[in-house]
Amino acid sequence: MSHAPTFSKPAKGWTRRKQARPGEILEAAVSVFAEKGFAAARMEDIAARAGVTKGTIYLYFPSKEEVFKTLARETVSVALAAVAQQVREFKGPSRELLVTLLSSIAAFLQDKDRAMLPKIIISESGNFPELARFWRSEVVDKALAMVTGVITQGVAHGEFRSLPPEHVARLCVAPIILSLIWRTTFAPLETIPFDHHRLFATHLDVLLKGLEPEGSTK
Amino acid sequence: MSHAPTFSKPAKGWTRRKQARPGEILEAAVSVFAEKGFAAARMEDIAARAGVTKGTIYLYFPSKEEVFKTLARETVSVALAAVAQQVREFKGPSRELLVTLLSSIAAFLQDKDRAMLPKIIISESGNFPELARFWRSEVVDKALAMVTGVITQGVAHGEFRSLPPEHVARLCVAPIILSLIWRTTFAPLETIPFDHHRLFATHLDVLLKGLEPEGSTK
Amino acid sequence: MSHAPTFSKPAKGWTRRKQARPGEILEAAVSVFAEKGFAAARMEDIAARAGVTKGTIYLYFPSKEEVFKTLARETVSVALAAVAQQVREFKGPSRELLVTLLSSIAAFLQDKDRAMLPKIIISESGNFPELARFWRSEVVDKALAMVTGVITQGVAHGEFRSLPPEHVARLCVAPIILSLIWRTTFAPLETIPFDHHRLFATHLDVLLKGLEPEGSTK
Amino acid sequence: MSHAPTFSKPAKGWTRRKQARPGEILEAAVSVFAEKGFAAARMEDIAARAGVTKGTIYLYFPSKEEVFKTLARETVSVALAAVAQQVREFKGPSRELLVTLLSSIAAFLQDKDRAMLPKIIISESGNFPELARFWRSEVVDKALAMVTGVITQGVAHGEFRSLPPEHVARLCVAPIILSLIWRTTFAPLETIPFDHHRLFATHLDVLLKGLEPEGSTK
DNA sequence: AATGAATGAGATTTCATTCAT
DNA sequence: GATGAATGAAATCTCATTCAT
Repeated sequence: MSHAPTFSKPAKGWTRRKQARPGEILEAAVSVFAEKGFAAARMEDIAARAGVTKGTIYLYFPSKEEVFKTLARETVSVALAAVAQQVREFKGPSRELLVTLLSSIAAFLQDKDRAMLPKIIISESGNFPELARFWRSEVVDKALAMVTGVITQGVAHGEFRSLPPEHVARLCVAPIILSLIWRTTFAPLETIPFDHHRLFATHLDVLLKGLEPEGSTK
Repeated sequence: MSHAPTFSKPAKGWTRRKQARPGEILEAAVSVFAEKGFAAARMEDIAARAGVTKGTIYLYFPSKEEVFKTLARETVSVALAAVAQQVREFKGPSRELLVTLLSSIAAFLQDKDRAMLPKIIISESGNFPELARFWRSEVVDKALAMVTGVITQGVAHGEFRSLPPEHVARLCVAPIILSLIWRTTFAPLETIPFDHHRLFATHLDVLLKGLEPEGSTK
Repeated sequence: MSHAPTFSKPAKGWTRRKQARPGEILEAAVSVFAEKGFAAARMEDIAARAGVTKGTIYLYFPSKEEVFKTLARETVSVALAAVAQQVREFKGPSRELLVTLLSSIAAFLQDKDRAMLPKIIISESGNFPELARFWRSEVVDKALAMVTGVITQGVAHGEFRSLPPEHVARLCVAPIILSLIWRTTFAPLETIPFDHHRLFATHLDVLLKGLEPEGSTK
Repeated sequence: MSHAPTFSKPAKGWTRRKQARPGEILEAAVSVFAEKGFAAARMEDIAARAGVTKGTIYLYFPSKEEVFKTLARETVSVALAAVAQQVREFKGPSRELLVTLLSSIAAFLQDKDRAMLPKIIISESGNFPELARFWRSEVVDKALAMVTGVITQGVAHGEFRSLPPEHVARLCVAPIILSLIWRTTFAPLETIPFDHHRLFATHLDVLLKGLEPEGSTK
C-alpha cells in the first residue's frame, strides 16, 4: 500500500498535513466502525471525525471497504512484533515472563482505539471472511503462540503443572479479552467504571496459583 | 408483543402456520443478524431463510428494528430463570455447585443459535444502546450475580480463598465467553475444530486449584 | 355493470345482505376516497368501514380503480334526471323556477356523502381524465344547461336583465359549490359551524336583485 | 427553512445552481402535486420535472411530506400581504375598492401555478389537517377579512345595502374560486377555452347591482 | 489537494391483489 | 360467500461514489 498509516511518523512544516491525512482518516475510521459496524458507518461520519469532507477520503482510499481492510491489516502487526522481540530477549523464570507478557498485552489493549480493533473484527468477521482469516493467522495465532511458548517452557522447567499449553494460553488471555469486550460494549452505560486493573491482578493471582506444580511450597 | 400462542383455536392448515410464523422468522433472523450484523442484514435474506417473502415479515413485525429488538429481548430470560432455579435448589459444597453452574452456562451457550445472540448484542451495542442496557441488567448482571453468590458462599464456608467475588465471577466465565466468541468469529475458517470441551475441563482444573485455600490438602 | 349500487332497493330476508353488499362497499368508499384521495385510500380502510374484509371487495369489484369509477359514474345520474324532470314540468315565473332549481341543487348537495363526490372528482381529475370528461359532460354540463335554460327563458320573458346566460348560470351555482368545498375541506376544523343555509338565502337575495331588469319596480 | 439566498457568495458555476435548487424543486412539485395529488406524486417525477434526480431533492428537503408542506406554507403569505397593503392605502368609494380588490385576487389566481396551490390544499386537506388549518387561518380567513372589511365600510357609507358582510364577502369570491376549480379540473379537456375574464366582468355587474341600496338611482 | 453537489443502486416498507381454506 | 395470510411490484429514502469546480 502506498498510503501506510503514519500514526507515529512525525512530519513537519506544511507537508505534515498531507503526510498525516491517511493516518488521520484511519484513526477516525476505527472509532466510527467500532461504534456502528462497517455497514452502518457512513463515509460522511468518518470524514467529519477526520476533519475533512467525504471526497477527500477517496483521494487516499479507493472505497469504504478498502479503508476498513487497511485499518484491520496495517494497525496491529507492528505492535505485535515489538512484543515478540521483548519475549525473545527475556531472561528469567517463565512465571515472570508470563506476567510480563500478559501485562504487555493487557496494557496494549488498554488504549481505547486499540481495543476497538478486535471488537470490529469480531463484529465483521461474517462480512469479511478474508479479514477474519488474516487476523486469525497474523494476530491471534501469533499472540497465542507466544503465550503457548512461555507456558511450554515453564512446564519444561517444572515451574508450571503439566497441562495442555494451548489450553492454558487461552485461559491466560480470556479475562483480558473479556475486559476488552466489556469496555467496548457496556462502557457507555457504566456509572461507576469497573476497575479492570484490579481484575487483572486477581486474574494473575488465581492463574499462577492454579498453575503451580502439586507439591510446590512456592 | 402479541404473538403469544392462542390456546383455543384448533390451529389446522395454515392456521397452524400463522401461530408458528413469528418464531420461524425470529429463528431465521438470529442467524442472519449474527452473520451480517443488523445493518447489513437484508429483510429479503431473513424472509428467504424463514421460507416466506419480504412482505410476510411485516405481517408480524412492524419493522426490521422491531424484529431485532424482539429477538434480543424475548429469547434469553426464560433459560436464565431455569438456571437460577437450579442454583437455588442445590444442596452440597460450593465447589460442586460452581462446577454445575458453569457447566450449565457452557452447555447452554454450546447451541449455535444461542451463542449467536450474545455475539449480536456485542456487535450492535453501539447502534442499540437501549438493548445493551437491557442485556446488561437482565442477562449479564443476573448471570454474574449467580456466580458471585456461589463464590461468596464458598469463601464464607472456607472452601475458596478470600478474593473479591465479583472478580472471581468474571474469571469463571471469561473462558466460556472466549470460546463463544471464538466459535462465532473463527469457526467457519477452522479446518480442525478446536475442542472447547476439553478447554473447559482445563479451565475448571486451573480455576479450582487457583481458588483453593492456602494450607488445604484438598 | 352487473353490480349497480343498490342504495335504495329494499331486499328482505337473509338475501338482503348479499344484495346490499356492493352498495355498502360503495358507500364506505365515498367517505374514504373523499378523506384520503384515491391513491392514499387503502382497500382495508374501505373494507373495514363497510364491515367486511379486503377479500370480499374483490368478489364485487375487480379492482380499486373499478370501485372508484363505479362510484363516480353510477351515483349521480339518477338524482340529476329527477331534478331535470322537475324543471321541465314547472309552470310559473322564471324567478320562482330559478329559486326552486337552485334550492334543489343546494339541498341535494347538503347531504355529506353527496357533497363528497364532486370533491373527489375535483381532486382526482388529474389521475382519471376519463372520469373528469364523464362528469363534465354528464353532470356538470347537464346541470349548467338546466340553469342556463331557466335564465334564457327569464331573459326572454323580460324577468331578468339581458346578460350572457352561460355566465349567469355559473354565478348562480358558484356559492353553492363554494359551500360544498368549504364543508368538505374545512368542516373538521370548524368550532362554530358556518351557517350555509343563511348564506344561500343572502345569495338568492343579491342574485335576484342583481338580475332585475333596469326600471323594474318588482 | 434554510434556503434563504446567501448574499455574500459570488455564486458562479453550480454555486448559482445550489442557491436556485430549492425553488426549482418547489416549482416542479406544485405542478406534479396538482396533477396527481400528494400520494400519487412520485419523487422521481418531481425530480425529472426539476431537471435533477431523486437523490438531489433529499439534499434540500428531508422528505416528500416536507416538500409538500414547504410548498403550501411558503408560497402565499407574501402575495397576500401585498394585496392587504394595497387595500389599506386605497382612498375612494368602497365600490371602487371592492372592484380593485376582487380584480387583484382574480388576477393573482390567473397564473396557473398559483391556481394550483388552492386546488392542492382542497384535495389534501384530509391527509394534512395541520396544513388545512394553516391555510384556513393564514390565507382564507385573512383574504375573507379583507373583503368583509370593504363590504362593512361600504354598508356604513350607504354605498351597499345592509346585508351580512361575511356572507357577501363569500359571494364576492365564489365565482373566482369556481373559475379556479374549473380551470384546474376541466381545463385539459376543454376544446374552446372558457372566457373566465368575461365571466368575471358579468360577476361584477350582477354583484354590484345586487348590492345597490334600494332607492339608489346610481 | 480539496470540496461538496449530484447521482443512482439498493435497501426498507406499503398495500393492491390472489388464493387456499 | 367470506376470510385473511401471503405475495411482490412499486414507492420512499439512504449513502457510497463521482466529478466539475
